Amino acid sequence: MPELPEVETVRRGLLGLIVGRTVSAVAHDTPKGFPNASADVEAFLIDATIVDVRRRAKVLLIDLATDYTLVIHLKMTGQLVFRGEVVFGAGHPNASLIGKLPDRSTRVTITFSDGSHLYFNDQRKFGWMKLMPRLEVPNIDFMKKVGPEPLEAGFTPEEFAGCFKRRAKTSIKAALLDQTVVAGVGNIYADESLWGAKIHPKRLVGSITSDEFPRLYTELRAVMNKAIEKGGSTDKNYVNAEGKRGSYLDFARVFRREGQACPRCGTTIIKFKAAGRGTHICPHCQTL
DNA sequence: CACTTGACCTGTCCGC
DNA sequence: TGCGGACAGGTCAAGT
Repeated sequence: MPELPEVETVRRGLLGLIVGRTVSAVAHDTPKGFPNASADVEAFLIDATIVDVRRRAKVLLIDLATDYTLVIHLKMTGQLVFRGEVVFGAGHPNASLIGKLPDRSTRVTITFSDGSHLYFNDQRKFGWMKLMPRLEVPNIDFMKKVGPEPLEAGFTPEEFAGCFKRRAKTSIKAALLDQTVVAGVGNIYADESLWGAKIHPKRLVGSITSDEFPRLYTELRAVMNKAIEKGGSTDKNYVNAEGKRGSYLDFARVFRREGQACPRCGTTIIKFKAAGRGTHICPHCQTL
């Protein structure tokens, strides 16, 4: 479930793996994986050299020297995996860790002039890839509406609290998941940060106190930074640009830990539905 | 406009 | 063992 830390991990990996490489071929399955697919996709990609890999919220932006940008959203099960010339065969010790590509979830294959590949895999086909002029990227509806980057250096607790003003009557969890409030928060880090700040996910935004917002700000940033440090969270599908899993869930306090003891007070963690999502809390630390 | 729900997909797991 | 149904969750469209 790529959220901000997972997408950032992929971005950092790709930066070192694909910048400077030149596209020599591109293959894609259906317009779903490549919504603006046409003859132009090949025409604009082939011979283009990759110059940068950026991220905004959960969206990856691969900049080409041609002033075009590949805009990619991994949604829930998307992967962007680079393969150099070395491919581990079935008998290799790393074969099970790294899996052979392409596989049946591969939707787009980009081949570089040196024979390496970038695979866009997506089991559930919710993700997408688009090619557009770089100058048009900020005009995408999502880009116009999306909230501030929570990990940006100049982002203050006061600004964080201000982001929620519009959403006084909804639950704090729904507001956290709303990309127009703050960018990049998904289900895992919403649950983890609310536990850290000792806030019940169903509390209404309007009831969150001026002491609680800074706590949530601090917890959210700490949780996301730790997740980036651990290479993200792998539940089932997520892998980084080298095809490797992230380990944050080994350090998660409540997410997917229902039935286990709260690491703070020992109370049994419970799971229920909030904001339409599976939600994990410590019923002692987080109350309504 | 604010807010909630359903749709988009497919693989996995659970109960019968 | 097979099979139906619930579930997983990011975002958008459609609904209240």
